Amino acid sequence: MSKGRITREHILNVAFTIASETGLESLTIGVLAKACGMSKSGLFSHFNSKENLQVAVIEYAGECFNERVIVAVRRKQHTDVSTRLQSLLHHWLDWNHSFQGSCMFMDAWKESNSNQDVLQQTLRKQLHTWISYLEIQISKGQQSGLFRQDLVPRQAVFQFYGLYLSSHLFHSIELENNERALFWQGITQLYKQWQNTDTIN
Amino acid sequence: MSKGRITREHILNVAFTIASETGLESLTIGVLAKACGMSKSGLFSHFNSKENLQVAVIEYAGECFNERVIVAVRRKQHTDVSTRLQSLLHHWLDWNHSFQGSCMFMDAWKESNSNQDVLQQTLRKQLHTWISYLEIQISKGQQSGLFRQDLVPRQAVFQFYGLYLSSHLFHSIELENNERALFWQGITQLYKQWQNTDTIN
DNA sequence: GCATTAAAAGAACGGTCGTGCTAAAAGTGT
DNA sequence: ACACTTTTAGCACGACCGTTCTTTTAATGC
Repeated sequence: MSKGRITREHILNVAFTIASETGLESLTIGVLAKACGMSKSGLFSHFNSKENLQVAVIEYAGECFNERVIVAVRRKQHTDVSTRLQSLLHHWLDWNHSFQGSCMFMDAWKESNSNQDVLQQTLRKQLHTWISYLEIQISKGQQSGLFRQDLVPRQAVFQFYGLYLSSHLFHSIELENNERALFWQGITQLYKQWQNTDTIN
Repeated sequence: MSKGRITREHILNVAFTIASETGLESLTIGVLAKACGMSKSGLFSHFNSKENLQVAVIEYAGECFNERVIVAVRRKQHTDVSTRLQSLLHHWLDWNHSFQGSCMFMDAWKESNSNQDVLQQTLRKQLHTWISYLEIQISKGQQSGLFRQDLVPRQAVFQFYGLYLSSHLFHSIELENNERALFWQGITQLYKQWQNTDTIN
């Protein structure tokens, strides 16, 4: 790997850390350059625009998410859908809480203004991917007889995401210090409702 | 009312509109001054700092919220708790969608960085107030026999907020154009679970 | 080891930010 | 109508933003 690629990777790594701690907004080129121990222009030449940098960062974050959540769960080789789904939710929440109670994607989500914004599009794509993945997991749950047949996967993901966002919110406004309990309580209630009642084996 | 107060109110009104459309971030003093047709320094002297302006804006937004949601519902003088709660949720959602699919408070929520930030504190206070209000409504639902006794109000609000945030998210990433349907579907499911099973009158 | 290419630094730019200071222009009470 | 207070404008400041240029330094291929 060329020197350029190495430092580029290093920059993204640092950028990801900074954005995790203080938000994407605060990720200015000057700050990032200082954190990397290099000059503004030296850093800049790797991306040629602020927007490219931002896109690169959230793509980097996407890879991290994939690694820490999806791949991490896959490696566990859970046999049944139920525990795999549970594990997935666990890692999802952990991802959330690795950023002092904030999820980077949710942070970035409403940050960009215009809809034709490249950054916003990239972010949207990431979210779509994740949501689709969750939907598929729900579908598998249906096929395996775990969930009732008339459950709409998207509706289910909608509710999952709601609990996720709520735990995110309740944590950050310091209203609850046991928001995880509320999250799991909510999940339990959802499960109860989604349970397949055809085969009460 | 003195001239000063009048223009101050006008400024806040314009600021609220701008923040609704393009977010609190974009609400810079220069932009706001131009929108109000006055000079930067002239406007500035009303608040003496950016932070004071921001705080004033979200307090103004809080009053709007109160007016459009809480007071608006109270005026309808619903007799039973169930429809009042329903009406409350409706107005809540409408508030949300009055900002091209974004809720100002949720916008502002993660915007400020430090926790001792005055802005963040103000915002937190507003959210606490609203959440408490919702909790009380749930409690009243319990007292009137609508909801089961072992329902924990905070847990219920947690789930309400989840659906609210989800509809917010799903709308803004343009994954769903009928996120309201998903919201109400979620509410219906929650109600089913919370229903009092003691007195099936 | 040297020529070539890639990477980094340096300095400067126009712009906008929030914020003072001072002077002019209104508004206000009598 | 006049003195006084409040409100507004004008101007300048230092700081930081993203970006462009030129020059120096370092890595790379032969």
